[in-house]
Amino acid sequence: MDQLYLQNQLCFPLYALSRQMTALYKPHLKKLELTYPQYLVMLLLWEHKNLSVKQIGCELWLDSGTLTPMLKRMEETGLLTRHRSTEDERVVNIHPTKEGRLLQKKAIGIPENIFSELSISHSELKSLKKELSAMLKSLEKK
Amino acid sequence: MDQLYLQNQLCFPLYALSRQMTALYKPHLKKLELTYPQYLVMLLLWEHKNLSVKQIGCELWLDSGTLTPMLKRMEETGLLTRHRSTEDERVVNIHPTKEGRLLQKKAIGIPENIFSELSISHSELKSLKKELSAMLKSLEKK
DNA sequence: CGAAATTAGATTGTGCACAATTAATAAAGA
DNA sequence: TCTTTATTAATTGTGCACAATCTAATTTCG
Repeated sequence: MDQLYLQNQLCFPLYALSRQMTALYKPHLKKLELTYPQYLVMLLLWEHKNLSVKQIGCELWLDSGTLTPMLKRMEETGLLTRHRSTEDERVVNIHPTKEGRLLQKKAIGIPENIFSELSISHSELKSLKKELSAMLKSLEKK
Repeated sequence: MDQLYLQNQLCFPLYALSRQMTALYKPHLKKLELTYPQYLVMLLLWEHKNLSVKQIGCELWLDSGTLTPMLKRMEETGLLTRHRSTEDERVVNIHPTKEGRLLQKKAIGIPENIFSELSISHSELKSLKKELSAMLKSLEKK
């Protein structure tokens, strides 16, 4: 029965910490008028410049039910464009606009700022990220 | 600029893994007709039998905007009761019903089952939980 | 005591998340 | 070829999450 105590649950600190970390990003992202999931999309678009909805979904582990309305909101605020591919009309390609690309400048300091708010060393952070990434990857196929 | 690559983000694997872990619980919780946040509430009620909304919120790091409608749904499905305290009428006390308490029997195997689906050792799990809990605790004051 | 500050919960509005379904298109195979 | 199967997005509906605001009740303190 011990396993059914909240304090003995594996998953709860993961769930709570994830939300608190998002909350930590919030004041920084508010300056860019981005939510955390939108920030993740912009990270991808700053790096790749052209991705399909499907590709974004694969990277972020999100489906079209989440992405379609989110990308539409981001299109409305002028961060990106959505165009159905002519080669394969099932595909919708996402590009950052100029405004979207320029937003990267404002985002440069964010990771550093977040890190400074955490009472954790760089090496601890790195190993934690590695463990979580490995665990995430192990769930890939299911 | 490297810090702005998705793969170099600390927070992303936390965010993605948290959602995937919730997804892992889903088929198990479906048998009990619970969502993951509802399961967390039931864990608390199995242990304590009488908690205020405030206390549940403190434990789970959730506010009344999330809890009030969730607890109302759980009241409707007969898992718990909501009664305003007579001593302090600002307080709403939550009790599990008999049905709610009996649901614990069905939940007993869940932690074990989840663990068996993870390719991770008991000690790794324990240390990971410890790290995440410590990090969560360090964010407590903000 | 009595006004001001604090606290607990409810409400409203926005934005994810995701299951389930649908529609359109493309690819594969008999 | 033509039918079946798979793929990609969009849509619909439900349930969190949380900011902001509101109401009512309780504490605090001059």
